[in-house]
Amino acid sequence: MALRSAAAVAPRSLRRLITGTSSRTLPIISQAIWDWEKLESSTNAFVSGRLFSSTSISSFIPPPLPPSAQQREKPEPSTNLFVSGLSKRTTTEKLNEAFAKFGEVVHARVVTDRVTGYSKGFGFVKYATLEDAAKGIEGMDGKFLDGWVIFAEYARPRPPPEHHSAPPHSQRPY
DNA sequence: GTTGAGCGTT
Repeated sequence: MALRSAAAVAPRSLRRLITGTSSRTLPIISQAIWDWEKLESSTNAFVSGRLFSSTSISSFIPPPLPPSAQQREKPEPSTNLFVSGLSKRTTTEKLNEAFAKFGEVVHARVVTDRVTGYSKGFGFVKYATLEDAAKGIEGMDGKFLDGWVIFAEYARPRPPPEHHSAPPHSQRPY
């Protein structure tokens, strides 16, 4: 569909918006984008043309992103990739196969619901080297897999395993 | 048995 083709070439910040947009809500999004472009052009006129305005443009400019949000946009490089936007029909094998074209995949997994066994629509791909991982992102991020635009980025480090052995302040009876 | 935000069953 045209919407998904647009997603493949859209700036990263817009991709999720586009792929998560049904045709019902598209007019609303289009209106919002049109409004934003209008605002941007008026901002440019204000700056370069030295025009005066009674409205405060600065109130419309988004504040700088907090550190937590920046973390989301620029994850730490890793050999492990988080892949989202997967078709629910995409299997671990297909995932492995697609990413293996760009480097040595040592592990790949589509995450499935434990009880139903169905895909949750995302997965992980682990490459042998950081270089391969970077090539994997370059080669697969924003590309189609089983008809869906997928997103490949560095996976966040997994939470450390819970050691259930010795409590820090364990009291033992004498 | 999906049009969907997300960071995982060893």
